[in-house]
Amino acid sequence: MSEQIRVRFAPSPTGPFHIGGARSALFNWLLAKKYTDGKFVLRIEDTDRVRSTKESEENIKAALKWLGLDWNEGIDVGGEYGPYRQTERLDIYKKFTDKLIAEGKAYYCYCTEEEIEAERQALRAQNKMPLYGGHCRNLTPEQIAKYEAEGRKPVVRFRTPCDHSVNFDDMVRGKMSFDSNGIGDFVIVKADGIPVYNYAVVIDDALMHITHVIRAEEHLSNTPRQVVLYEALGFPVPKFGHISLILGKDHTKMSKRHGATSVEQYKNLGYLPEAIVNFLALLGWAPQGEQEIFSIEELIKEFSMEHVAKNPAVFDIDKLNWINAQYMKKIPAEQITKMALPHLIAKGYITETPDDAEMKKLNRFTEVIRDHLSYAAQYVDFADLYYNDDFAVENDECKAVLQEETASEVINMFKQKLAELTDFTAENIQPIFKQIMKDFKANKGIKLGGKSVYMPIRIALTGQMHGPDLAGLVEVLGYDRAAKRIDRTLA
RNA sequence: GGCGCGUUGGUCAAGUGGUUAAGACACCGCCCUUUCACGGCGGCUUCAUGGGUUCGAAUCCCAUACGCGUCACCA
Repeated sequence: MSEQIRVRFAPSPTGPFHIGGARSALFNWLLAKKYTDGKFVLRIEDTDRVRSTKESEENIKAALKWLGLDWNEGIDVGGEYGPYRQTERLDIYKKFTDKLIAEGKAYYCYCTEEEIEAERQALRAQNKMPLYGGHCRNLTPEQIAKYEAEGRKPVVRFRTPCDHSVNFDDMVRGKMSFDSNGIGDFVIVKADGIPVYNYAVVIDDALMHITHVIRAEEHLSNTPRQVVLYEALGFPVPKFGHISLILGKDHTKMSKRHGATSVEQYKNLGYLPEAIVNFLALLGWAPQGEQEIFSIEELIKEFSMEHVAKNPAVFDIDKLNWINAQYMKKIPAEQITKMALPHLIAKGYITETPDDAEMKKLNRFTEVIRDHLSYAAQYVDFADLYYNDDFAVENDECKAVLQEETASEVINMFKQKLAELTDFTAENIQPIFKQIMKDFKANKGIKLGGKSVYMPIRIALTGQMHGPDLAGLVEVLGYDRAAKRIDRTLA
């Protein structure tokens, strides 16, 4: 028996790849990467034929790749335990089902869904657990023949052992113990011959030699069912680790109402994959020290299931934004511009095919505002600063600043000194502010504070009290546009 | 309703019988930059409740409350 760690991520391709799924994938991936011979397997659980789509599968794969979570085995890359798509493994499940039935560990059940539902309702009404009553547990050949003659299509149920304590040691939650009487004879193969999740997952994990199953907490209650199947099938039980759910701000499960929930959405908003990974890792796992920003290599080194939290975590977008901003500082302006481009186009700031000159100016503008951005889509909040010369000064505070005694004179001085500049760069523009202060002192004996200089000019140029570095902004605007803006405000 | 899991500040969280109960985000204030931001410094605010056990409990036990998961021919 080798010590090799084999983990897997096994999503259902039934929708956009959720951020919670990304965290499950990440934890598995990190565990595999910690060990030199660890393997991360990607399996697609598409037994729900109605909801599974090829688009979702592609979306999941693209998202995993974007996040940098590569897989050693699985769909597309193959491996010795394939196929890695459950609907392509039907014959495998069939073999085990036949075996279980032959051994009397499973049986055909001819009850209709209506009958089952009625039974459940009745049990629920008595405040009892809605388990299968076992009507078809011991059918005689005659009864079977009768049902077959009626054209009933049977499901296969697992004959769950009674009065059996199901135990397993959860990596996150510790020792778990369940009573098998609370499980009932559950369906393992549907009437159409497709196995249900709880069954297929056991066979696949066993056959693929998965050693550690890290998944979301919602599967914790399923685990006893799976453990009894492992036992019946004679497979070794892997180690389980049930990580808590990710909640929205209102402490309910993350959903559309909470904003972006899919990895793709975050990608499109201009978040960086490294930042998402960093953030997700910190959600439910705590490193030893006080470090917050981790490279992927550091994460691999530091990560440990022992420090995975039991309690659910609220998805804090502010923290994600902060982490993303940290990563944004390290990338070139061109990359930020590129990520912002689709948003600028969508808002009509630029055409679909900006020329080189425009891109160059835009990149310069990016350098001016980049410190204010947490993620690239926020770029549009600053785009007006650059593209909109016809802004209006609406804020009362701004108007008040412009009413100050020295305001218009300061602004005009600024414009004049700008005009005298031969080399229109931020470097040359910056000293002008001090010049103005000096001039005021010399000519009028008025000592101006920085605020009385910068604010009127800022408002004259942007209509706002807050914003990026003024000298840089003026540089990208160029003299003509800056002068035009000043004239408009003063008019 | 049964079963299961959880509960340290607004949020992420460290903590495993004796700590001034870390740190981060957010918020507020100050400093820096004579603007804005970045950055630096500081503040705010926490052991769900009630009982035990113990010299001593956020830490152990039991109840209660609240939240969540699950009880599918979904995964």
